[in-house]
Amino acid sequence: MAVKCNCPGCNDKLCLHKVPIFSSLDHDELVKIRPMIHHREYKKGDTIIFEGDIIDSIVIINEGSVKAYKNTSDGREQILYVFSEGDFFGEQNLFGNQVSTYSVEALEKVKTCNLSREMFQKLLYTYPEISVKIIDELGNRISRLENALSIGVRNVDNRIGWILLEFADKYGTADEAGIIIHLPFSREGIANYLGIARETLSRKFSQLENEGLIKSLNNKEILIPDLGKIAEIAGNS
Amino acid sequence: MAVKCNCPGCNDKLCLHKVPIFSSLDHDELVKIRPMIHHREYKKGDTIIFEGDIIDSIVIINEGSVKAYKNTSDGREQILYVFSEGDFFGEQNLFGNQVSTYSVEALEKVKTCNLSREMFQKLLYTYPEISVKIIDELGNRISRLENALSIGVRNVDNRIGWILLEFADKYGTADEAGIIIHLPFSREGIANYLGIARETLSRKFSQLENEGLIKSLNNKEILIPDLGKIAEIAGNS
DNA sequence: CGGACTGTTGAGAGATATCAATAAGCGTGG
DNA sequence: CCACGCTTATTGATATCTCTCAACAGTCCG
Repeated sequence: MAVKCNCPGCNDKLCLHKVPIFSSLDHDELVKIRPMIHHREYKKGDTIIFEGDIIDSIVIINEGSVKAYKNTSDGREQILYVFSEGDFFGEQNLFGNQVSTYSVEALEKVKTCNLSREMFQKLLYTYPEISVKIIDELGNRISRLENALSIGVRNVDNRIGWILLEFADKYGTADEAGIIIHLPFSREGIANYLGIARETLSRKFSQLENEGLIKSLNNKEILIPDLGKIAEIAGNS
Repeated sequence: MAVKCNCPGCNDKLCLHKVPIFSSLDHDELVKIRPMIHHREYKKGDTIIFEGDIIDSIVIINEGSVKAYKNTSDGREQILYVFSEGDFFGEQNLFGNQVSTYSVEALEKVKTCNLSREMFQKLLYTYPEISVKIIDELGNRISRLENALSIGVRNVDNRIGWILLEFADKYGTADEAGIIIHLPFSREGIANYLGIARETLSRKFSQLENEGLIKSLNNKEILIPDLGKIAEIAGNS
């Protein structure tokens, strides 16, 4: 995903190169935008934004990954997204409501590029292609949420299959024995992503392992011998 | 929501006036866009788009309302949205994937304005403010879906409260006894919206009625004496 | 007025949450 | 490098909730 920049005068701080939404801009344009960007750095466990905070800038992840989550009224932590290099958040808050609808926490060391509300809006008017990219990405997020909603409201098994597919796609590496998923977080995190109890996830995973559909290599890695069978569980059409 | 157009030469077919995403354009610009629009009409029960269909245009609702839903792998119908006058759909399919991720069915007589993929994209480049409006609206939809997901994955009571609030906001009229909601669809429809069994909804509604929190006037109207108490049920923070 | 669809209510089955106990991993400091 | 303690994960037993099946009531429409 990271685009190597070999142009003169461009150091690794020019994170804009990594960001898909700016990919249509040429180097000169990026250089113009550069001074508008503020850089931030966080360590694992830091909270970047609290739900309810006022946000005045869009945040683009330059390095590392974060989780975005809501604290529900029954005391759970519902994870909505895992964002990593090149992803952005805070865009909902650039127009009407300026209050963040979720908290964001660093899952590892994270570097961000922050672009103020005003600057970002100005960019959208100057470079319509940025808007188009954003609309595209928001459309993808919407599709994903719609899927999660329609799958997840009832059937837990489907939802587990679905999340395994998502993880395989984002964090999987091919191996001779199948696909190895490097999980972005612990079992508890996965349970919070799925909105189920930690214990239930444990049971389901044990069951899947007994059936040979997954193999738990360690707490952060899972081997999937046959992705097709997982897709069946997910009820993929 | 409907904007009265009193300019000369503008008949009621100039639906663009009703559409928030075009609200920043002046009359001359709208007139230019007008020839690009194709009009369609549907009657109650008509399916406007089937999940899986190839979509090549964005659809803006000029009159009436529709439901957008997915058929889940376990045979349910999961309703995702109710769109009405001024709302649009099909925008996810204008870039990458051209296949509709949901079906859309008319809940009553519906008139639409259809704008082709190519024309729509051209508009976005010509009028950046349209993109900004769309990003804003997509942000709202995302927030709503995130809410539905975090509320709904587990707690059914919260979800019922939440949907009552949504309905009160969209379809409610103030009355001396409280807020009267004119439901967009049947109990079965509401159950499909919530992703629960029809019978469960019945029971929950009976319970709420016993507690005096709602009053079922008839199958299409509900009275809410105290919205605050419903908000409590929704677990609103 | 009758039929079909929609809504309500009851009883039992199935699934997941919760509580509790045990086991396994992880980091820290000796 | 190992031992200790703390956190995370697994497994078991029970409780709670929602679904499903079934019967009945109500409503809409021809």
